[in-house]
Amino acid sequence: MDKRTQILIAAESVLAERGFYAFSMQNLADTAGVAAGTLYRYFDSKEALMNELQKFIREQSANIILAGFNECSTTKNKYDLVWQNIFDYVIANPRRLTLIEVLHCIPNVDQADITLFENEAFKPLIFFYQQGINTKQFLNWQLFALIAVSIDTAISLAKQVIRERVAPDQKQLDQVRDASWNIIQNPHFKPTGIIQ
Amino acid sequence: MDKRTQILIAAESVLAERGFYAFSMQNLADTAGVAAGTLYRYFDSKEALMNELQKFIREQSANIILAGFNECSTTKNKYDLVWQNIFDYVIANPRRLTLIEVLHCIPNVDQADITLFENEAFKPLIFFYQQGINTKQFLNWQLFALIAVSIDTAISLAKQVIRERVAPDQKQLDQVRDASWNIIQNPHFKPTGIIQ
DNA sequence: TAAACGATAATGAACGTTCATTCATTTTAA
DNA sequence: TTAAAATGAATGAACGTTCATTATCGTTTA
Repeated sequence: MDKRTQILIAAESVLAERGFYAFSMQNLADTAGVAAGTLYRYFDSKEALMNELQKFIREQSANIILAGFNECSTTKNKYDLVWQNIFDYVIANPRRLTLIEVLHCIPNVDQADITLFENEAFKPLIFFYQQGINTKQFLNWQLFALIAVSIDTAISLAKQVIRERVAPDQKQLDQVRDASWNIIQNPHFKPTGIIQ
Repeated sequence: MDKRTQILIAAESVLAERGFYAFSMQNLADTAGVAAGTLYRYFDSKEALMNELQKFIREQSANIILAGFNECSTTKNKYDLVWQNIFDYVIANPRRLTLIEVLHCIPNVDQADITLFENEAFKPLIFFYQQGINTKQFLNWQLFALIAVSIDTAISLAKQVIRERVAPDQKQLDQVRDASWNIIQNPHFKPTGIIQ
């Protein structure tokens, strides 16, 4: 593994273990197994490092969440896969969501740049929703409004699980997932006969 | 206003304006209009201050979100009010949600204690959901699973708005809200005739 | 083949700054 | 007059960053 990646991984682990206040470049260097000065060969500053970390995490997240997406045959299969991927991912990486949010709120970071980056990473999912709208299978809402009430429920539910306020079994998970699927369906949709 | 509250309000404003890394006790003291030493009359340490800030914000949030709740006559009215309150609140305080998440992730904080505190603050809302379950008006799901797919959509949507990925008008807002309401309704529910 | 070389990578002590916290002193208010 | 509240300079620790030095390694030279 190249050293840059090694440092980024260490950075996330330090943030997860010690929090945002206790994070220091010296600590990061120790954890990454490099000298403090070495950090500055790969990153201009602490702030720059945080920005790079943000992109790194977002890209990795997108890859994990969309894993297997193109292999799914039907629209519903795709949805089920992504919903479950997101749920599993948030559960498996409980701190990551917060980390993303925090990194997203650091001053002097070009938010638009990050959003652009994220839209690129999640392109297949956005295309999926756009197609659902175009074919009138989904409600004729703005795309991210659809997302907010459907796939985002995987995040909301996972968060509640992490806080130990709910402990759903797989059957309950399927129920929530299907309910979130149904909510965005256009009631007047007539399938064309082609596999949806 | 008592000095303690004055300091907490200043603390949030410093966090919002300068971010988590630039936050310092000296800066807080200046913003609050007190001397640095005064902070330590009201809070044991920086960490303790952050914990208190967390509780302060959560309590205030609950009050705002539940404002007018008891004055609503029907179940749907209550839901609409809270959904809109949450949406408006997130839009009006875009940093606050992140702040809550970050404060929630500071090490050495008793998470269970915070959750307990929050459950107390949001008691009326939790009671509202529990009653919906008991009367079979809502689906027979675990309470926080219901929350994740219904009222949490107000948060999800507001977040998308903040990121400028969607710009809903009131009509669209109503649609989303009603969809999130419908999703948790028990299809076999028979109203008793009493006002719901 | 081995030695010499240059370029790139890595080091960690040192620097100036800023941090959270303390406490002797002063101000406030009853 | 007195106790409580507030002050802000002082403190030592920790911070991000720098840079002279050292190590590494592929290429060239003898």
